[in-house]
Amino acid sequence: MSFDKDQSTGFAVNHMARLFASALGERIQPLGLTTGQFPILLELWREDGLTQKDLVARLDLEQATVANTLTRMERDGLILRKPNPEDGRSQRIHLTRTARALEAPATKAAQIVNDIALKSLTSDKRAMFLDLIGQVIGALQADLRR
Amino acid sequence: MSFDKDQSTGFAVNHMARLFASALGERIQPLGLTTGQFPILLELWREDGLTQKDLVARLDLEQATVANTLTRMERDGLILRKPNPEDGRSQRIHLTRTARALEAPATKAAQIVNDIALKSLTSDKRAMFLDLIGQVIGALQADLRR
DNA sequence: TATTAATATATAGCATGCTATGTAACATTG
DNA sequence: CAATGTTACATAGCATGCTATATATTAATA
Repeated sequence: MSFDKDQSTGFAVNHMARLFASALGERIQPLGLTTGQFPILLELWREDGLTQKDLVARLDLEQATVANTLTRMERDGLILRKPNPEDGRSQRIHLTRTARALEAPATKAAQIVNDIALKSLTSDKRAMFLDLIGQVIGALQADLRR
Repeated sequence: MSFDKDQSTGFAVNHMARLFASALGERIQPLGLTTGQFPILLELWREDGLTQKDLVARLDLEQATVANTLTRMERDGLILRKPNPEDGRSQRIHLTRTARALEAPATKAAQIVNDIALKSLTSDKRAMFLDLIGQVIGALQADLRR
Protein backbone atom coordinates (compact mmCIF):
# COMPACT_ATOMS: atom_id res chain seq x y z
CA MET A 1 0.00 0.00 0.00
CA SER A 2 2.70 2.46 0.97
CA PHE A 3 4.01 4.73 -1.74
CA ASP A 4 7.69 5.48 -1.46
CA LYS A 5 8.71 8.75 -3.04
CA ASP A 6 12.29 7.56 -3.26
CA GLN A 7 11.19 4.61 -5.33
CA SER A 8 8.95 6.67 -7.57
CA THR A 9 10.23 7.24 -11.06
CA GLY A 10 8.04 10.29 -11.41
CA PHE A 11 9.61 12.12 -8.50
CA ALA A 12 13.11 11.12 -9.47
CA VAL A 13 12.52 12.36 -12.98
CA ASN A 14 11.21 15.67 -11.72
CA HIS A 15 14.19 16.05 -9.45
CA MET A 16 16.63 15.17 -12.21
CA ALA A 17 14.99 17.63 -14.60
CA ARG A 18 15.30 20.43 -12.07
CA LEU A 19 18.97 19.63 -11.61
CA PHE A 20 19.59 19.60 -15.35
CA ALA A 21 17.87 22.95 -15.73
CA SER A 22 19.83 24.39 -12.86
CA ALA A 23 23.16 23.15 -14.23
CA LEU A 24 22.43 24.48 -17.70
CA GLY A 25 20.98 27.76 -16.47
CA GLU A 26 24.05 28.50 -14.44
CA ARG A 27 26.23 28.07 -17.53
CA ILE A 28 24.21 29.97 -20.09
CA GLN A 29 23.24 32.84 -17.81
CA PRO A 30 26.60 34.52 -18.52
CA LEU A 31 25.63 34.41 -22.19
CA GLY A 32 22.37 36.19 -21.47
CA LEU A 33 20.33 33.06 -22.15
CA THR A 34 17.79 31.12 -20.15
CA THR A 35 16.82 27.47 -20.21
CA GLY A 36 13.46 28.03 -21.86
CA GLN A 37 15.00 29.94 -24.73
CA PHE A 38 17.53 27.24 -25.42
CA PRO A 39 15.37 24.70 -27.27
CA ILE A 40 13.96 27.44 -29.47
CA LEU A 41 17.44 28.66 -30.27
CA LEU A 42 18.52 25.16 -31.21
CA GLU A 43 15.76 24.96 -33.80
CA LEU A 44 16.49 28.41 -35.18
CA TRP A 45 20.21 27.80 -35.35
CA ARG A 46 19.40 24.79 -37.46
CA GLU A 47 16.85 26.64 -39.58
CA ASP A 48 16.22 30.35 -39.36
CA GLY A 49 12.87 31.85 -40.30
CA LEU A 50 10.59 29.21 -38.82
CA THR A 51 7.09 30.16 -37.77
CA GLN A 52 5.76 29.82 -34.25
CA LYS A 53 3.70 26.89 -35.43
CA ASP A 54 6.84 25.16 -36.73
CA LEU A 55 8.48 25.61 -33.35
CA VAL A 56 5.47 24.28 -31.48
CA ALA A 57 5.47 21.17 -33.64
CA ARG A 58 9.19 20.55 -33.23
CA LEU A 59 9.40 21.18 -29.49
CA ASP A 60 6.25 19.55 -28.11
CA LEU A 61 5.43 22.68 -26.15
CA GLU A 62 2.08 24.42 -26.07
CA GLN A 63 1.54 27.31 -28.46
CA ALA A 64 1.09 29.80 -25.62
CA THR A 65 4.34 28.70 -24.01
CA VAL A 66 6.27 29.29 -27.21
CA ALA A 67 4.54 32.62 -27.84
CA ASN A 68 5.49 33.90 -24.39
CA THR A 69 9.07 32.71 -24.62
CA LEU A 70 9.41 34.31 -28.05
CA THR A 71 8.15 37.59 -26.62
CA ARG A 72 10.86 37.50 -23.96
CA MET A 73 13.45 36.58 -26.58
CA GLU A 74 12.36 39.53 -28.70
CA ARG A 75 12.61 41.78 -25.66
CA ASP A 76 16.11 40.43 -25.03
CA GLY A 77 17.26 41.08 -28.58
CA LEU A 78 17.60 37.43 -29.58
CA ILE A 79 14.94 37.24 -32.29
CA LEU A 80 12.86 39.37 -34.59
CA ARG A 81 9.32 38.57 -35.75
CA LYS A 82 8.96 39.43 -39.42
CA PRO A 83 5.73 39.33 -41.40
CA ASN A 84 5.20 36.18 -43.41
CA PRO A 85 4.42 37.14 -47.01
CA GLU A 86 2.78 33.77 -47.54
CA ASP A 87 0.33 34.06 -44.66
CA GLY A 88 -0.80 37.20 -42.91
CA ARG A 89 -1.63 35.31 -39.73
CA SER A 90 1.83 34.02 -39.05
CA GLN A 91 5.28 35.51 -38.72
CA ARG A 92 8.73 34.23 -39.47
CA ILE A 93 11.07 34.13 -36.50
CA HIS A 94 14.58 35.31 -37.31
CA LEU A 95 17.66 35.22 -35.14
CA THR A 96 19.53 38.43 -34.49
CA ARG A 97 23.26 38.64 -35.03
CA THR A 98 23.64 38.39 -31.26
CA ALA A 99 21.75 35.13 -31.09
CA ARG A 100 23.67 33.69 -34.02
CA ALA A 101 26.94 34.45 -32.27
CA LEU A 102 25.86 32.48 -29.22
CA GLU A 103 25.49 29.14 -30.96
CA ALA A 104 28.96 27.83 -30.27
CA PRO A 105 29.31 28.81 -26.60
CA ALA A 106 25.74 27.84 -25.78
CA THR A 107 25.81 24.41 -27.37
CA LYS A 108 29.14 23.84 -25.72
CA ALA A 109 27.60 24.63 -22.34
CA ALA A 110 24.81 22.13 -22.97
CA GLN A 111 27.34 19.54 -24.04
CA ILE A 112 29.27 20.06 -20.84
CA VAL A 113 26.17 19.63 -18.72
CA ASN A 114 25.30 16.40 -20.47
CA ASP A 115 28.84 15.16 -20.01
CA ILE A 116 28.82 16.00 -16.32
CA ALA A 117 25.49 14.31 -15.80
CA LEU A 118 26.59 11.14 -17.56
CA LYS A 119 30.18 11.18 -16.38
CA SER A 120 29.88 8.09 -14.21
CA LEU A 121 28.16 6.03 -16.89
CA THR A 122 29.80 3.87 -19.47
CA SER A 123 29.04 4.57 -23.08
CA ASP A 124 26.76 1.54 -23.13
CA LYS A 125 24.82 2.76 -20.16
CA ARG A 126 24.48 6.22 -21.62
CA ALA A 127 22.95 4.79 -24.74
CA MET A 128 20.71 2.58 -22.68
CA PHE A 129 19.66 5.52 -20.53
CA LEU A 130 18.67 7.59 -23.55
CA ASP A 131 16.85 4.61 -24.98
CA LEU A 132 14.93 4.01 -21.76
CA ILE A 133 13.96 7.67 -21.58
CA GLY A 134 12.70 7.41 -25.13
CA GLN A 135 10.55 4.41 -24.24
CA VAL A 136 9.11 6.18 -21.22
CA ILE A 137 8.36 9.29 -23.26
CA GLY A 138 6.62 7.10 -25.81
CA ALA A 139 4.53 5.39 -23.16
CA LEU A 140 3.48 8.65 -21.56
CA GLN A 141 2.65 10.23 -24.91
CA ALA A 142 0.52 7.23 -25.78
CA ASP A 143 -1.30 7.62 -22.48
CA LEU A 144 -1.85 11.31 -23.09
CA ARG A 145 -3.46 10.57 -26.42
CA ARG A 146 -6.08 8.53 -24.56
CA MET B 1 30.44 19.80 -33.48
CA SER B 2 26.70 19.83 -34.10
CA PHE B 3 24.50 19.50 -31.08
CA ASP B 4 21.52 17.28 -31.63
CA LYS B 5 18.60 18.01 -29.36
CA ASP B 6 17.22 14.54 -29.93
CA GLN B 7 20.44 13.06 -28.64
CA SER B 8 20.62 15.35 -25.66
CA THR B 9 19.83 13.76 -22.33
CA GLY B 10 18.95 17.13 -20.86
CA PHE B 11 16.19 17.83 -23.35
CA ALA B 12 14.84 14.32 -23.17
CA VAL B 13 14.74 14.53 -19.38
CA ASN B 14 12.91 17.83 -19.49
CA HIS B 15 10.42 16.43 -21.95
CA MET B 16 9.89 13.29 -19.88
CA ALA B 17 9.39 15.33 -16.72
CA ARG B 18 6.72 17.46 -18.40
CA LEU B 19 4.92 14.34 -19.55
CA PHE B 20 5.05 12.80 -16.06
CA ALA B 21 3.67 15.99 -14.55
CA SER B 22 0.94 16.15 -17.14
CA ALA B 23 -0.08 12.53 -16.62
CA LEU B 24 -0.16 12.90 -12.85
CA GLY B 25 -1.87 16.29 -12.93
CA GLU B 26 -4.66 14.97 -15.06
CA ARG B 27 -5.33 12.21 -12.55
CA ILE B 28 -5.15 14.16 -9.32
CA GLN B 29 -6.98 17.22 -10.54
CA PRO B 30 -10.33 15.50 -9.87
CA LEU B 31 -9.15 15.14 -6.26
CA GLY B 32 -8.49 18.87 -6.04
CA LEU B 33 -4.73 18.35 -5.97
CA THR B 34 -1.89 19.68 -8.08
CA THR B 35 1.49 18.21 -8.88
CA GLY B 36 3.44 20.63 -6.73
CA GLN B 37 1.38 19.82 -3.67
CA PHE B 38 1.89 16.12 -4.09
CA PRO B 39 5.44 15.73 -2.74
CA ILE B 40 4.55 17.81 0.30
CA LEU B 41 1.51 15.70 0.94
CA LEU B 42 3.58 12.53 0.71
CA GLU B 43 5.84 13.78 3.49
CA LEU B 44 2.94 14.91 5.66
CA TRP B 45 1.04 11.68 5.16
CA ARG B 46 4.10 9.92 6.47
CA GLU B 47 4.61 12.35 9.33
CA ASP B 48 2.19 15.09 10.22
CA GLY B 49 3.31 18.26 11.97
CA LEU B 50 6.59 18.82 10.13
CA THR B 51 7.97 22.32 9.85
CA GLN B 52 8.62 24.11 6.57
CA LYS B 53 12.31 23.59 7.17
CA ASP B 54 11.77 19.84 7.52
CA LEU B 55 9.94 19.78 4.20
CA VAL B 56 12.65 21.78 2.46
CA ALA B 57 15.29 19.34 3.67
CA ARG B 58 13.32 16.28 2.61
CA LEU B 59 12.23 17.53 -0.82
CA ASP B 60 15.28 19.34 -2.17
CA LEU B 61 13.21 22.36 -3.06
CA GLU B 62 14.02 25.95 -2.20
CA GLN B 63 12.48 27.39 0.93
CA ALA B 64 10.53 30.01 -1.02
CA THR B 65 9.06 27.35 -3.29
CA VAL B 66 7.80 25.35 -0.35
CA ALA B 67 6.48 28.46 1.41
CA ASN B 68 4.44 29.45 -1.64
CA THR B 69 3.08 25.97 -2.22
CA LEU B 70 2.09 25.73 1.44
CA THR B 71 0.24 29.01 1.15
CA ARG B 72 -1.77 27.65 -1.76
CA MET B 73 -2.41 24.42 0.13
CA GLU B 74 -3.67 26.40 3.12
CA ARG B 75 -5.91 28.40 0.81
CA ASP B 76 -7.23 25.12 -0.64
CA GLY B 77 -7.98 23.65 2.76
CA LEU B 78 -5.32 20.95 2.68
CA ILE B 79 -3.13 22.11 5.55
CA LEU B 80 -3.10 24.31 8.62
CA ARG B 81 -0.07 26.18 9.93
CA LYS B 82 -0.02 25.96 13.72
CA PRO B 83 2.37 27.80 16.02
CA ASN B 84 5.37 25.78 17.11
CA PRO B 85 5.61 25.97 20.92
CA GLU B 86 9.27 25.07 20.73
CA ASP B 87 10.26 27.89 18.36
CA GLY B 88 8.37 31.08 17.66
CA ARG B 89 9.93 31.45 14.26
CA SER B 90 8.59 28.25 12.82
CA GLN B 91 5.21 26.63 12.45
CA ARG B 92 4.06 23.05 12.37
CA ILE B 93 2.24 22.03 9.22
CA HIS B 94 -0.78 19.84 9.84
CA LEU B 95 -2.98 18.07 7.34
CA THR B 96 -6.68 18.73 7.37
CA ARG B 97 -9.17 15.88 7.44
CA THR B 98 -9.70 16.49 3.75
CA ALA B 99 -6.03 16.04 2.92
CA ARG B 100 -5.81 12.92 5.04
CA ALA B 101 -8.71 11.39 3.18
CA LEU B 102 -6.91 11.87 -0.14
CA GLU B 103 -3.92 9.69 0.64
CA ALA B 104 -5.26 6.47 -0.84
CA PRO B 105 -6.69 7.81 -4.10
CA ALA B 106 -3.78 10.17 -4.69
CA THR B 107 -1.01 7.66 -4.12
CA LYS B 108 -2.94 5.23 -6.29
CA ALA B 109 -2.98 7.81 -9.08
CA ALA B 110 0.79 8.26 -8.81
CA GLN B 111 1.27 4.53 -8.86
CA ILE B 112 -0.80 4.24 -11.99
CA VAL B 113 1.25 6.92 -13.73
CA ASN B 114 4.49 5.18 -12.83
CA ASP B 115 3.08 1.90 -14.08
CA ILE B 116 1.98 3.43 -17.36
CA ALA B 117 5.34 5.10 -17.89
CA LEU B 118 7.27 1.89 -17.22
CA LYS B 119 4.79 -0.46 -18.81
CA SER B 120 7.01 -1.45 -21.69
CA LEU B 121 10.05 -2.10 -19.51
CA THR B 122 10.97 -5.37 -17.88
CA SER B 123 11.41 -5.40 -14.15
CA ASP B 124 15.17 -5.48 -14.66
CA LYS B 125 15.09 -2.45 -16.87
CA ARG B 126 12.89 -0.55 -14.47
CA ALA B 127 15.35 -1.10 -11.69
CA MET B 128 18.20 -0.14 -13.96
CA PHE B 129 16.37 2.99 -15.05
CA LEU B 130 15.82 4.12 -11.47
CA ASP B 131 19.44 3.34 -10.70
CA LEU B 132 20.69 5.34 -13.66
CA ILE B 133 18.52 8.27 -12.69
CA GLY B 134 19.99 8.09 -9.22
CA GLN B 135 23.50 8.21 -10.62
CA VAL B 136 22.70 11.18 -12.82
CA ILE B 137 21.09 13.01 -9.91
CA GLY B 138 24.19 12.34 -7.86
CA ALA B 139 26.49 13.63 -10.58
CA LEU B 140 24.47 16.80 -11.07
CA GLN B 141 24.26 17.43 -7.34
CA ALA B 142 28.00 17.05 -7.06
CA ASP B 143 28.44 19.56 -9.85
CA LEU B 144 26.05 21.98 -8.20
CA ARG B 145 28.09 21.88 -5.02
CA ARG B 146 31.06 23.24 -6.95
C1' DT C 1 22.57 42.32 29.26
C1' DA C 2 22.89 44.75 25.02
C1' DT C 3 24.56 43.79 20.59
C1' DT C 4 25.29 40.91 16.93
C1' DA C 5 24.71 36.77 14.33
C1' DA C 6 22.01 33.06 12.81
C1' DT C 7 17.69 30.90 11.74
C1' DA C 8 12.69 30.29 10.03
C1' DT C 9 9.57 32.08 7.34
C1' DA C 10 7.47 35.52 4.15
C1' DT C 11 7.41 38.29 0.11
C1' DA C 12 8.73 40.39 -4.41
C1' DG C 13 9.78 39.51 -8.86
C1' DC C 14 10.83 36.56 -12.55
C1' DA C 15 10.97 32.33 -16.07
C1' DT C 16 8.74 28.25 -17.65
C1' DG C 17 4.84 25.76 -18.53
C1' DC C 18 -0.09 24.99 -18.66
C1' DT C 19 -5.39 25.86 -20.00
C1' DA C 20 -8.76 28.86 -21.71
C1' DT C 21 -10.08 32.41 -24.51
C1' DG C 22 -9.81 36.43 -27.80
C1' DT C 23 -8.68 38.18 -32.51
C1' DA C 24 -7.36 38.63 -37.11
C1' DA C 25 -6.49 36.35 -41.37
C1' DC C 26 -7.31 32.64 -44.34
C1' DA C 27 -10.28 28.78 -46.17
C1' DT C 28 -14.60 26.63 -47.19
C1' DT C 29 -19.14 26.35 -48.53
C1' DG C 30 -24.08 27.56 -49.16
C1' DC D 1 -19.74 36.44 -52.56
C1' DA D 2 -21.43 36.28 -48.01
C1' DA D 3 -21.50 33.41 -44.04
C1' DT D 4 -19.17 30.13 -41.47
C1' DG D 5 -15.37 27.60 -40.05
C1' DT D 6 -10.47 27.05 -39.31
C1' DT D 7 -5.94 28.52 -38.40
C1' DA D 8 -2.06 31.33 -36.28
C1' DC D 9 -1.04 33.93 -32.87
C1' DA D 10 -1.79 36.85 -28.56
C1' DT D 11 -3.31 37.42 -23.98
C1' DA D 12 -5.11 36.41 -19.27
C1' DG D 13 -4.58 33.86 -15.44
C1' DC D 14 -2.55 30.30 -12.87
C1' DA D 15 1.03 26.69 -10.69
C1' DT D 16 5.74 25.52 -10.02
C1' DG D 17 10.26 26.73 -9.34
C1' DC D 18 14.00 29.98 -8.82
C1' DT D 19 16.92 34.12 -6.61
C1' DA D 20 17.08 37.97 -3.68
C1' DT D 21 15.58 40.26 0.14
C1' DA D 22 12.81 41.57 4.34
C1' DT D 23 11.21 40.39 9.04
C1' DA D 24 10.77 38.29 13.32
C1' DT D 25 12.58 35.26 16.62
C1' DT D 26 16.21 32.74 18.74
C1' DA D 27 21.15 32.07 19.80
C1' DA D 28 25.70 33.66 20.69
C1' DT D 29 28.89 36.95 22.31
C1' DA D 30 31.26 41.23 23.82
